[in-house]
Amino acid sequence: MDQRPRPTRGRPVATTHEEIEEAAFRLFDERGFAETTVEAIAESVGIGRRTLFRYFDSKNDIPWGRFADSLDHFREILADSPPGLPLHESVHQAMLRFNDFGPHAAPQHRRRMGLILSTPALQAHSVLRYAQWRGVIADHVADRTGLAPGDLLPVTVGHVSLALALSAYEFWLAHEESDLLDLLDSAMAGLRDHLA
Amino acid sequence: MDQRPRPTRGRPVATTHEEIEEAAFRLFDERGFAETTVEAIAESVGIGRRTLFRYFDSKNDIPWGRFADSLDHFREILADSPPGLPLHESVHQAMLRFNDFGPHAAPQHRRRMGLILSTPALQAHSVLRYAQWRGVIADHVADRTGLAPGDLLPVTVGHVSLALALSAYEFWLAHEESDLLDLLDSAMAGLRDHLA
DNA sequence: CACAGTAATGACACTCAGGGCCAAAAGTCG
DNA sequence: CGACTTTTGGCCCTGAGTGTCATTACTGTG
Repeated sequence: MDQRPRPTRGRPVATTHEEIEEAAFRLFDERGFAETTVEAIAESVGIGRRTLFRYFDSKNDIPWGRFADSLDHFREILADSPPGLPLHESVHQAMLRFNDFGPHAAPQHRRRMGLILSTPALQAHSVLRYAQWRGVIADHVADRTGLAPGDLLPVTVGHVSLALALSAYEFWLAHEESDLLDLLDSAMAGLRDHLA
Repeated sequence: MDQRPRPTRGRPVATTHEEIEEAAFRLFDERGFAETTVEAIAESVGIGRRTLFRYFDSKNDIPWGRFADSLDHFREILADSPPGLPLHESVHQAMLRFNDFGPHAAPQHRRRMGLILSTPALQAHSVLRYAQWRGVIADHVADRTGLAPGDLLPVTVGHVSLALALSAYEFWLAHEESDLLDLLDSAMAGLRDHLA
């Protein structure tokens, strides 16, 4: 989102996205998302409310962190997939790799998704993010099939891939011990059986 | 949502959901959704702003009309499906019947979905509606398979069914002459091929 | 017909998200 | 030190949503 080399001119920044995110999550844990005002988050970071809105477009955007960056990563994964691979395989593999946070980042990822998927306002806001994610898939499918990104198949594969991912995520969050990657596999296998 | 026999006591109601919906759509068409204030809608109906919020929980709920009622209908359709039918068939048939608005209601339905799917705020809000719709499917799948409604397969079938429906809707709205029912069929067939 | 009971209405006031505007702050560079 | 640059944050406004409560407009009864 903001990978510019940071010109050293002008007044220095007062905070970072990460710092705001951290403070916000602390407050969300304490009082809940709806009960935490943007004012409180800003105060907790030590910045003005107005400044916080320059780092995040809305309160709903805070839990998503720098999502746009990871979208670029997703796009690369798909582009790098071997051209010989069947389409459904390359999409499937990309989904697995995209969601493969190491043991290091997994806890924060779980915290983030847990908050998002359990908070109505955030669930709602998420579709706008999901739409971008689906777009990346649709573009890839269109590219490999020669169809337009708006044609039925690319759009459908995008939607269905998201559907599988969300199923897996919901189960993962509900079951502490489960493995997200296994679940993605299972969800896809289940769908295949179901349709057969 | 509100099928009580209308007790004849007390002060009579000043309006109806339908009347508000109509006035709102007229204003949305004129100025756009975001540019139309709740105040303006209320004024156009001739009621107070506070009263409007007793009919609809939020501005975002207005375009959905009485969605809860149609959910009950969807539940009935699924419950009535022949027990012999394969699961994926009963879900598929139910989706077709649920989305089969006659030529009478189709234009208003198109208008409604067109507004929702082209307005970010409404797209976002819709997930909360979709979640209920998915729940109906998950319950049905759980019922027929003996699984719990929260298990992976029922949840997945719910998500994927929604995915197919949304793909079809997006294409339908983008192509005036297309047939929604055909598109639902095509989307499902496309997915089957894709996975095979 | 008056009067009690009932239920919806709408005015008022308040909180909070979001955004436009702009003067002040806090750096760097020559 | 002074010019330049960029971020900050204060001020103020709009609009959604909610609690409270007096008022309104009915119905049904004596």
